Amino acid sequence: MLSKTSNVSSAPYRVHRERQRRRIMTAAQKLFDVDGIDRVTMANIISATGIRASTLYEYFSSKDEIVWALVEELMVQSSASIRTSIDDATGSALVKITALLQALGDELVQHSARVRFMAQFDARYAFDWSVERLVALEEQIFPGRFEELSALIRDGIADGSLRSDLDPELTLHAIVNAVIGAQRRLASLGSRVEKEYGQPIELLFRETVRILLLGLRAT
Amino acid sequence: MLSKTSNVSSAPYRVHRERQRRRIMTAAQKLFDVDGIDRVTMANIISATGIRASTLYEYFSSKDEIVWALVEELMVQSSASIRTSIDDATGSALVKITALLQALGDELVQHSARVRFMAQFDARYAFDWSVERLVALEEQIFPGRFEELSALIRDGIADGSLRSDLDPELTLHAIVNAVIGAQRRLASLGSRVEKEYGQPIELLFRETVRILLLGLRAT
Amino acid sequence: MLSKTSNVSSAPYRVHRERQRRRIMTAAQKLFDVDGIDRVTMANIISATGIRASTLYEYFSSKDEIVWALVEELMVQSSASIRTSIDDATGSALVKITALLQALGDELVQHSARVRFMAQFDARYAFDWSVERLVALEEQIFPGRFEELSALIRDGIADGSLRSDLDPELTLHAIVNAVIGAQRRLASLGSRVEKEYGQPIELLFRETVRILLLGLRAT
Amino acid sequence: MLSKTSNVSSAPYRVHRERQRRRIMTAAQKLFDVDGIDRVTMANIISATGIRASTLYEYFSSKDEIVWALVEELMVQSSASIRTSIDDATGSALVKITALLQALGDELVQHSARVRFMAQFDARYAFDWSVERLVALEEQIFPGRFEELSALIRDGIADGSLRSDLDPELTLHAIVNAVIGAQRRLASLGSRVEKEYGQPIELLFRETVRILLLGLRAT
DNA sequence: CATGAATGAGCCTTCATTCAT
DNA sequence: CATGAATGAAGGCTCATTCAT
Repeated sequence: MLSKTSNVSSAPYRVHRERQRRRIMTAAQKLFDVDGIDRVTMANIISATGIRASTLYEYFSSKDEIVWALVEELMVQSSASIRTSIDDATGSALVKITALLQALGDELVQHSARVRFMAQFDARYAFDWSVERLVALEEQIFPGRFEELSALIRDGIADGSLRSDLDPELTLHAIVNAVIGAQRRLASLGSRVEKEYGQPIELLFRETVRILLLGLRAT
Repeated sequence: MLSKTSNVSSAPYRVHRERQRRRIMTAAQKLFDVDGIDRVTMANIISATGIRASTLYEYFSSKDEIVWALVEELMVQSSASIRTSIDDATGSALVKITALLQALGDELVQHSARVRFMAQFDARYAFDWSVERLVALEEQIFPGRFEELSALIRDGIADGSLRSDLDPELTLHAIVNAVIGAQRRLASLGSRVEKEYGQPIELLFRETVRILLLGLRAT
Repeated sequence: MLSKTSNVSSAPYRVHRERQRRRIMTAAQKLFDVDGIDRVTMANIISATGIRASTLYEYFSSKDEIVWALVEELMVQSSASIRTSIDDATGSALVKITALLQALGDELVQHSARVRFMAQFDARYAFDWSVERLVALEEQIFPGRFEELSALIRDGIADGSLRSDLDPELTLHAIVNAVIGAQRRLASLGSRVEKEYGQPIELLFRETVRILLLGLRAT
Repeated sequence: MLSKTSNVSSAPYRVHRERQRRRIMTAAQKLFDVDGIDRVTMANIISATGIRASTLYEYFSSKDEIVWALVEELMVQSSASIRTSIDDATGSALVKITALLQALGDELVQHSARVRFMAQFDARYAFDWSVERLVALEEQIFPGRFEELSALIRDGIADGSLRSDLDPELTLHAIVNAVIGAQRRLASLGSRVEKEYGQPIELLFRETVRILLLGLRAT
């Protein structure tokens, strides 16, 4: 009927499509953050966006796809700002590692919703077979990140800023895992942890980082 | 008028009841571990136990109640063995803290299902209003645990085994949070993390603990 | 085991049984009045009495049997006091009819729970096949009541207190049906009717009776 | 942004939707009439309509909603025909009141299912909190009905067709309540009452009305 | 006579998703 | 490209009642 065939998708269409996607993702993220991914239904998202169910399926073929789209977006943002922090830090390897861990702290404070979402994602996908998909995504967003961490340790031993008995293939991976674990736990349990520990989560996180750095530093 | 506590009800009944509860809890735990709490349905549990649906509801009034019963049980076990580790450790406060963190490592290795379950529980209940219930449960199982942690830091500063610039109200809470975060993350993501980091999770955990202890220790 | 064989049921046992029945009936009636017969479950009654389910079934073989036992009891009470009112009234047939209708008004005011229960019973059993059972019960409690009503009309025409164009087989039945209908409606809808009509239900009922009596009276 | 009122949705859709609703309501009403609202399950309605469960829920979100839709419909019909009867009656207030009460009799005879349904509704909702909803519905369907009844009494006293000692705020409300009570009782208990009283319900009802009117009329 | 345990038969929804228009 | 309608497949839970002890 229309003169243009559908797959030409001239600019205006593309812009429209992009706007719709955003709308869906924004609405979904808000709901996920409040109620948890598992407790949010497609119906919730649909009524939050005002888009009809069948229309939504033109953009995302399932709830999982919405989740993955958000994961990608948030991982890109996250890795970009961490990237920047590390690159901006000049000096010894210890300085760079400090920048890395502090960037995770900043993220916790300034983008707690993002961290909470990633915590949920981890928990949810611990039971899915999507491992490959996630690994591929990470590799695409942040290629070579593991080698880079190992290199940091090696550099630090070389430049004398780190203890000499650290294992380049192990230590920083261990640290990063712990810091991310701490970060996500604090973000998820948030006020609950604050109530239990009687300390604001930011302080708890900064103290963790301080002790770790003291442990890494050459004596 | 009526002795409401007719729970004198002759031992055999009680024993039977307890056996049934166990059967249900064991079956549920196994399913939760494989598929994740949220993806396990009452129907799954029912067919796994061989008990009829309506019978099961005589024991647990909802899936949540099964979850809570497991949480209680696992927390009791966990706190008992950590308790023992700390009490068995003799020497400076640092020795005790070392024992505490290593106990968490042992738990990760020897009872990874337990840790995985607790990780799921944390994730799930981040969105529920059960905060009070959990806090009450923790207080019942491990009363005064927070004061105890603060005291350990104070003792360590006094006995010269810990750095003198630590904050008794903050440091150990921060450490414990991070270690539990690391522990649960490693347990949940398990093989996935191993694949990514190329290191067995036990080593990653032990290295985390090592660095933290180095950071705490007096120089 | 016990020396006495069961069906001798010596006095103490009988007394006990009777007390238990009462307890059940009282608890059930209270629940029925608050929540409505249909919305009360056996489980509710059981927990309200404190008697175990299986024990309760020793007394009543179903919820319906409890209902019927209450119906019988309330009908006996009701018919007794109406009986008394009529018999106490001396004078013309109109005086006796007046007493009858006023007795129904007194019941509405003084025993509204009883009336509400009967209203529920009517509604519920409009769909059951228990017609015969009810008719038999009524016949047993109040034998010959219909002939008696017809006779009242006849007497009233004879003694000049009633209009002469009334039909002995019809009029009083019609009146009684209407008055019971009004009585039960007022009892069931209670405060709702008061709010709508802006008049207390007692006044509404008394006015109905007044008009009916004016309509019956000889001019 | 989005025209929420996309209910322009082309006539055919609307027509279809309306037909489906009717189908459901008709089937439900038939079942309610035979078995009683409380004994009819969603499953019954579903298999009676031939519509799938999940489809039905697109039209009515619960059994209650079906009931309310029927109530509204029947109240509209009922009030319309009573309205007409009163308006068609010309003459004294007594003539109008006569028309009103006879209209209720006609309804009993010609639409006994409708009356039975309303009787059930009254009984059921005596225990629900829906009072406000019902009052709102009545006010919407028949606004100012109470003032109108009072006015009728006042007019009748003025035009000499009614006794002068009637209370405009009370009498007709009392009469209407009694007549509706009688009407619904006769409709519900139907054949049972006929068997007991040995008279067709129509005659019983007409006699009630006759006596009431005699009681109202000026002497 | 009392009791704890067991249970079959239902019940009312909810949800992600597909399809014809 | 958008939309209304439809739906298969579960899902969680309740209830009256029966038995073995």
